[in-house]
Amino acid sequence: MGINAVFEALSHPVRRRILALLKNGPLSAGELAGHFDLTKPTLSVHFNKLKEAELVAVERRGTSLIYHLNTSILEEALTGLLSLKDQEP
Amino acid sequence: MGINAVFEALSHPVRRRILALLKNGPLSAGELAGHFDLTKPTLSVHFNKLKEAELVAVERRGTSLIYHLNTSILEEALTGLLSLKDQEP
DNA sequence: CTATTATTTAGAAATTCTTCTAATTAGAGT
DNA sequence: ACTCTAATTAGAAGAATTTCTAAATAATAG
Repeated sequence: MGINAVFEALSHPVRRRILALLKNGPLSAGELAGHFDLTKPTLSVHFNKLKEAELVAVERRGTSLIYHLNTSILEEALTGLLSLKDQEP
Repeated sequence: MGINAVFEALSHPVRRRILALLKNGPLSAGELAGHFDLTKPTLSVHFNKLKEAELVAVERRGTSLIYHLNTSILEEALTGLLSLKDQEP
């Protein structure tokens, strides 16, 4: 958990693209999968890493699972990056 | 190369710590290695990933190799992260 | 309760990552 | 040229990642 999981989750282009898609609003697992040339199980693994990092949250609606972006954790990553650049001890 | 290598490089805690150490000024490979419980060859591999991502630059001084932080690439990563959060297409 | 739809979990193969020890390269000084 | 110091490259072992197919779970509809 923690900032480690966040940066690890951000390290894969597919996962960054998932976050970019969710930026415009929540999407179901199937809708997200439709944007990639990968199988649903593969996407499911990526969803799990984003969930572990708490970069996304899930909500069930009927038979669908809806993924939401968690912007507060993204901001944590931003803060972490800024701290590598700024003049703070 | 590119943003992909940058996020991949940022995904390991040792490499983020190296960047944090370089934030306060350039350091030699040996000085950097002194901050970790890892062998010098292991650190050398981490240096290489940071170099591939262009997050650091190297300069030789005598027998030492001096590593510098490249803040402009860090800013590229920041921009990339911001784009996942902001309302830009 | 069975069938359907949406998605996940399980298991396996290929690849990449992290780390080590041993050997090599590069520069400086004697 | 030889030696010392600084750091890297090479090779290998173990762990983790990415991806797939096949099977399982969960909720809804008839």
